[in-house]
Amino acid sequence: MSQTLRKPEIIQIARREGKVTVDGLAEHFSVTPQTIRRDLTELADDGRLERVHGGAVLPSTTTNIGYSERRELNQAAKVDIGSACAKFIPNDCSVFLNIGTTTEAVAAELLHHEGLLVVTNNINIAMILSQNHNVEVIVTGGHLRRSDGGLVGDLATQTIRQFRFDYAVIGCSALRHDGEILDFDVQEVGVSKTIIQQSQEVFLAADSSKFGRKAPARIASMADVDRFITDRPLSEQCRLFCEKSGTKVHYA
Amino acid sequence: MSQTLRKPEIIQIARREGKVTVDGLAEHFSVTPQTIRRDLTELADDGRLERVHGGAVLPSTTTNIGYSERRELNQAAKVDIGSACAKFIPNDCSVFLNIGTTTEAVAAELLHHEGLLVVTNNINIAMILSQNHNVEVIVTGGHLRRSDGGLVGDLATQTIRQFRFDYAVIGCSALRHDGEILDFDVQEVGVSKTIIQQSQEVFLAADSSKFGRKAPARIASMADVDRFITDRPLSEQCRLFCEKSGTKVHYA
DNA sequence: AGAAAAATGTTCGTTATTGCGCGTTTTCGA
DNA sequence: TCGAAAACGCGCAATAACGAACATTTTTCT
Repeated sequence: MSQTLRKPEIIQIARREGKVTVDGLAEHFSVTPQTIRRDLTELADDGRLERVHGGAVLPSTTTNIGYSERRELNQAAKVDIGSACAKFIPNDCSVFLNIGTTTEAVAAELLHHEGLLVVTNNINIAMILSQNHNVEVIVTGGHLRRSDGGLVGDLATQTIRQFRFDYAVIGCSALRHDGEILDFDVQEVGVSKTIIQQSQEVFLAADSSKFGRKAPARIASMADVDRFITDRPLSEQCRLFCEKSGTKVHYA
Repeated sequence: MSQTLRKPEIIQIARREGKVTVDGLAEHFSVTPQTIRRDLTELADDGRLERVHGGAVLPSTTTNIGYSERRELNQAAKVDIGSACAKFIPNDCSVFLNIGTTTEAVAAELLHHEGLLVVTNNINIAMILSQNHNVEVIVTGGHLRRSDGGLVGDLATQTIRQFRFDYAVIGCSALRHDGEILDFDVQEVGVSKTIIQQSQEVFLAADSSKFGRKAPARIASMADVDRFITDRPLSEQCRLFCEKSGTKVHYA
């Protein structure tokens, strides 16, 4: 199969807009409509798009749009955070990665570590890490949450209790200025709490879009976290809280 | 700057932008395009990027080539078997699907059932069924087997023991003429045995390519199976064995 | 410091991609 | 239902990108 630089971006636009037009893409990429037609034909042959007269649309079987959009949100920051976070994780140790697009970025950066035992309750992370043959991947059981590929519920916590981790990387939905770490899903909170109990060293990975947001369920306090990796300076109040509780803050 | 420093940065840029261009990188690092081409070629050889004319893109997240090839093997038969098998499964019941390309075909056919509780130790099946909002999907824990996305080992059997299934669909690697059901992986055999114990009604889904093949580990005998769904007539010996033990045989 | 090894730059023949022209198919309105 | 206009696909030529071989520079090891 031939690839071009344009194809990934075409898919991305299709995901965002729901459809693409030949003329629109031709103008966007500054190429002739013929070239776009060729691209679309090949993408359709690969089953990544569905061809229609004048353009193309997403195939009907395509997965959750909301999630893939969210994944692209603040992507640059997530890559940087993932990269910084991975630097704190040595080879030959056990690591837990939980749900979240930021933790997925961490997983991508762990692709070239060696001798890791990674446990995760995120199917996407399992898929990403299955490409690294030097990492053993264990998936927790649990109810599959469609929105983000997470495995939650009692089965997940049950599995986690059977392990002790050298490092845990957790994400969150929101982060209050007083140092409280919050999530939207009560079930996921149970998982996160268990992880913190079972881990030697806990990293919180969250980009700045989480600052000052609101979410209903409390995971933990910043005081329970050993390192916090983010992309932008946090509020004065939060910074002081971290300092007082001994949480190290790192900017990617 | 030496090559060792350039490569990680190329990856990082690729992750952030989704793509890189030869000219863009050449300018960024102040080296000739030829040098960048060498870098990209090596990164592509390592599987860290995918080379395209004019640059490179992130590798497509599609799984394992060997696996997807195997999946296409005898695909028509598998779809037929999957479809036939799904007809025996009513709405509103609990079902287990285990590892195997044939069971994946069954999963695809279950996309329009309603009120199902599906438990699986196959990540691919979880992904397939996550498209059906009328099905609750539970994934067992376990060691991730890269070759086929299966979850195996003690964690998997542990999870399975916590459920009772109305129906179980199992696959196999080989099927002897004397009615013995075999698999290549000893760990998976443990899972399959547990499934049979916990299920009211057991379906074996296997296409004719499995007939008379050899595999090292014994899962069960055909007598332990309630229905066997396949695509072609089986050997006289096997047919008689099924008849005697009350196993119904269906041809898709 | 000097030699070997690795990395980079340069040149050139080969290959892949793009754009254009043109006949065919599809869409849409009367 | 029919016809015009847009969209489509195919073949061909121009062009940009590619990779191999060799020269040159930088790094590394003794």
